[in-house]
Amino acid sequence: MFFMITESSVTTLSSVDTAACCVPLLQTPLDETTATELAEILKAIADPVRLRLVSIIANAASGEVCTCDLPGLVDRSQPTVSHHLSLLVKAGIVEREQRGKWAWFRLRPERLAALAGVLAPAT
Amino acid sequence: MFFMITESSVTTLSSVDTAACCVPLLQTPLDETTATELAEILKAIADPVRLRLVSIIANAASGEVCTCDLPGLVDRSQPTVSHHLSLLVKAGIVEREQRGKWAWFRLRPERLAALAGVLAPAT
DNA sequence: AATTCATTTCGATGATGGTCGATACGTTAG
DNA sequence: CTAACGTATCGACCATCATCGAAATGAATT
Repeated sequence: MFFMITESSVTTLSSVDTAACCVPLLQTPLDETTATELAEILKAIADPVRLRLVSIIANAASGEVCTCDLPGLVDRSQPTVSHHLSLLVKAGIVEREQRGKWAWFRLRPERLAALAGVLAPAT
Repeated sequence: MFFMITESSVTTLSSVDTAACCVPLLQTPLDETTATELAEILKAIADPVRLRLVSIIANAASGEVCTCDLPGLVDRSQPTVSHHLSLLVKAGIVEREQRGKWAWFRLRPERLAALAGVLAPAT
């Protein structure tokens, strides 16, 4: 049940992975559908709460964070945090793992790197 | 009148420029205000129309594009395009230059690179 | 200065999104 | 099996946003 990948996340993934290697934003005018796909992923991190969640997960000493701690850390209700986390998972930015009673979240740095690659050619 | 920089763009700029060098997203847990500033800039490109506008401007042979051509290229009304362009300018992603009767837009690649640097350390 | 044309601003509308309380689901412990 | 607890879903509400037509602003030409 680990590393569960949903249908939607796969489709969104592809456009970014392609992007990562070819930097389409600066190389080719995007068509509407490609732009919509890319925008959807960008929207996933274009939110204060989700940015903080990502940064909290990224900075966790163990590399992963238990959901149970997050509502307190970002000062939002449990349903709200759950909602944001599911968006991040759907966008492929974080990974969810059910371990016993708790859910743990890990970052997918390669996905963030891919997104960065879309915005600017390798620095 | 070239390179006009508004108050808001300066404040938003600072957070990203700092970000570009220090990669705070992966180094420090973001506080709410920093996250909000960063999210605002990300939201500026997290839209299909604005992504296409950026990519069109980036791919212009001359490096700049006249507003007059854009409504047709992205299939939106002229006021809508104007709205999106002003958001991009406010976020510091593109630059506006009034030349005679027309307005011309140029990309600010260093700003996109800064954003990319926030998402992932130098690749 | 008056006209013309490009662009922004205004006002309105429909859609999307963040938020939370309540509830349902699923897993573990007893 | 059942109780207890962590997490996701549901329903609702309010805020934000994309969009466009209409009107206002601004620049250049005559």
